[in-house]
Amino acid sequence: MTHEPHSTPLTIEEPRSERYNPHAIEEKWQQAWAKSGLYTFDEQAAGEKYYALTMFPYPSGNLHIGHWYANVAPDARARWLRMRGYNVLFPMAFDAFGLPAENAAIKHNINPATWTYQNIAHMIEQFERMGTMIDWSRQFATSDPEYYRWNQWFFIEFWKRGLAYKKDGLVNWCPKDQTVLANEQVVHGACERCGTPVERRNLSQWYLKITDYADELLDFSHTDMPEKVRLMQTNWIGKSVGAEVAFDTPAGVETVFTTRPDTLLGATFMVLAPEHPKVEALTTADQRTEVEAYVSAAGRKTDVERQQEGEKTGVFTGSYATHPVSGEPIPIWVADYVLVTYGTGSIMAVPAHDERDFAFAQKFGLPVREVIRPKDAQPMPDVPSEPYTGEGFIVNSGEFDGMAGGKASIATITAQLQQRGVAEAKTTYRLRDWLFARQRYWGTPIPFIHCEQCGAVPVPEDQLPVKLPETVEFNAAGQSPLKLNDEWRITTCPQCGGVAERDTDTMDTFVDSSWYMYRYLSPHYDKAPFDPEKAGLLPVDLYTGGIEHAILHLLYSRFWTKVMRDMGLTTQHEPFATLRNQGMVLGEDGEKMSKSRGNVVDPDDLVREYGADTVRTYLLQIAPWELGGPWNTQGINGPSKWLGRVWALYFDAPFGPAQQMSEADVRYAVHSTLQKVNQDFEKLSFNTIIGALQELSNTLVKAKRSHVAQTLAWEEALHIFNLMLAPIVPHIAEELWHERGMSGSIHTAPWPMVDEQAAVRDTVTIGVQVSGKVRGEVSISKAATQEEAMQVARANPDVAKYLEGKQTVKEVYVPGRIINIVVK
RNA sequence: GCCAGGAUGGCGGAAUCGGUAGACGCAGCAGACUUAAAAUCUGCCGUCCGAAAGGGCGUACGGGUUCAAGUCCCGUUCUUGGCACCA
Repeated sequence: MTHEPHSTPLTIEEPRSERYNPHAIEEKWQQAWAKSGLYTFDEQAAGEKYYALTMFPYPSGNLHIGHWYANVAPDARARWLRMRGYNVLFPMAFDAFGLPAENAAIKHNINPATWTYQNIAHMIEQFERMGTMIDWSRQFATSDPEYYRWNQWFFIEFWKRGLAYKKDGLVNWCPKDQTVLANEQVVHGACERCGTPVERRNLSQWYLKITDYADELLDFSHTDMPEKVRLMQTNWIGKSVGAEVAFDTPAGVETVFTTRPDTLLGATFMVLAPEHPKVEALTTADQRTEVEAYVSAAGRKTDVERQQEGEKTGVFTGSYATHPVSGEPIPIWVADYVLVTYGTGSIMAVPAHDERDFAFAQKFGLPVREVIRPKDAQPMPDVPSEPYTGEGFIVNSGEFDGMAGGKASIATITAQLQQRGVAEAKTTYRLRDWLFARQRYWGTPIPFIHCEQCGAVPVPEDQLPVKLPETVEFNAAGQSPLKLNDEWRITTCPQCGGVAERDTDTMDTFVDSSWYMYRYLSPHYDKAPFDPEKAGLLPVDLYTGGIEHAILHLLYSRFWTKVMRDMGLTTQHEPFATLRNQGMVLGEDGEKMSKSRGNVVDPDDLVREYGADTVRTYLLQIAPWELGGPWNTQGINGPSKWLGRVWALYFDAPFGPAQQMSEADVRYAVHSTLQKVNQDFEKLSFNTIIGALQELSNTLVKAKRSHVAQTLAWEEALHIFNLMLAPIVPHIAEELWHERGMSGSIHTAPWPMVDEQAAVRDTVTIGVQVSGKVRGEVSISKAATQEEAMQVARANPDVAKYLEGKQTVKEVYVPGRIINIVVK
């Protein structure tokens, strides 16, 4: 492909004398873009659709540097795609429900809605200063009644399908936030939001049946997610294949779950969780005082306290279970190392082959019975010093003796036990159902009405949304204002018309982010969550955000999409075709930015000082985007100075010593850079794009001082460089574009084509090694034969002196890469 | 403890398939311009020996494979993230 001369003048005829001043151009272009609707997405427009989405922010009131980091790179990439002819949807909204609004309401005596919508208005202004191509016409807040009415609609639909249910049970309770929490929101036994240790309470709560989808959520074949995220989700779901084994006890049959049915004969005692329902019935009169004391003490402890205890604790119930194979009696204990929430809440303890059971047996002097022995090993002593958890052969197990233990035999042994009716193959998950209700105000009201006659009755669809009351009062005890608001709470039953009560709980705010990517397709559609006619925009092609959402938000939204698919709302199996995570910008001290550490960098200040284009460039350059790294106050000088040099390249007279450069040199620099920039945008390798563009501008500064500056190659270079700047630094690129006499916006201009011929060089400089050490370099045609290459290499004086008097053992020639002459 | 990732100059980082390690940038040093400073421009900038030319060493550490290793293999140390009594 050859370079076509342009008809319009590409150089600036009357150079501007002033220096690069971002403040003189950025606001001007932002206003012009907004006014012309440059970034308004039109699904009718030409080009293949591309849906690029960045995780939407919570409207805290201030965009911090992390928001910039999360948005600038996807914005640059979306701009690049757009210039390449894609019809790119790049929207933004606000994840507006949540506790901070209530806390602000209590602290500053302001209505949560007022606080939220003020913050949103301010943050949109801040976003605009960033110079993004976000289509603000699609913006919404999840606290808009027209949004959350669909949360309510979904909830009722889920309920109709048996996926939403209310159940009594032990739940996580955060005493500070005064609400229950989902398992996913408890981190190391503490509230994910405020860090307060979580208490356990027995409450009746709404749940969503995410466990129905556990197996499907383990299947990532329809989505491209980073290995790390897949692993975290897989571990979270925690699938364990094993068996349930039935033991007779004085209180009836007790079934335990085990992943090691091959060690069944090694079970020397049974352990129940303190909350297990059979504990009371199994406790003998002798043991009652001790057991009751233990159980109530365990109940008072938080999970954190339980885990912090180094030593195992427990107490004997006084009862014995009958081993289903040996028929021997084994003692039944109660201990808090067994969790009531996992499996059946009881275990068969095999101390010989399990660390935890071993520790327990040792502390309480319980017998240890070896049933797995490594090949050619001596029998385990009666009082072993440690359990054996490795592979081996089954021993002391009657008919099973001699079989290989472990994974190999589990299926066989389970089948045999099943035949005898003592066991059953069983798969257990760590994943729990999603505890969905919250005892808070600023969220989606659960659309149910509780009637003494009819029970829980859904609010009829034509009465949705159930709106939050606008006037609210918060009391100091932190109780939900909905509970205290009789006017709102008391209503009539839709079924019998009698006096009834609204559900005063609101939904977990993770509901909002579970399906918002569908709402962007038709943000004001009022007949369904989204307009089915817009389904062609799905799925999200690239979703980006922080790794901190690897489990919570991503798992919930995957679940939601699968339910939507089963409801017939979408044909997608997954919400996101591709997911990528950016790293985090840290403070200069390498620590997470926080007000208390005093290491916060404020993007508004940076924009005031350097301009948005400089901040954008620096954030892209600072580190590989998926990694992130510490801020460096001096580092931002780099891009600031660079854009000054770019400006001078277009406007200033050449300065400095004259250079020898050919048109081919310049065209090679331009087209090979273009090629690299394309590849790196594809890979999301933004930092190397900046490097490549800076390298090119260095070359162009030199080219300007050579005769090339009078040629068409130079015109082309300035043109392509201008276009390549556009996705990264949209303001200065637009200014240069117009100064160069081009019409329209650069952001709708077509991305340049790579001239493949120009992007490669036939003559390259390659290193010459003698016995693996680089001794010189030669300039040689890529097409040179081995003989030609060797001849040139040997002729090089730096190389020749190492060859003198030596015998050549081997010659290696990799065209365009290396020559290696091995001598002895 | 288990699982996954990482370790390259003073600093952030670059290096398609194993093929001239340190691109690009920051900081630093020297010089030009300036009465001076800032800004800008030019040059130097891994380390050791050397006046230089040049050479030795060098990608956490110890081995190995290969004509050739930052890159592949084995082991070790440190480090980041996730999970953490999940039977």
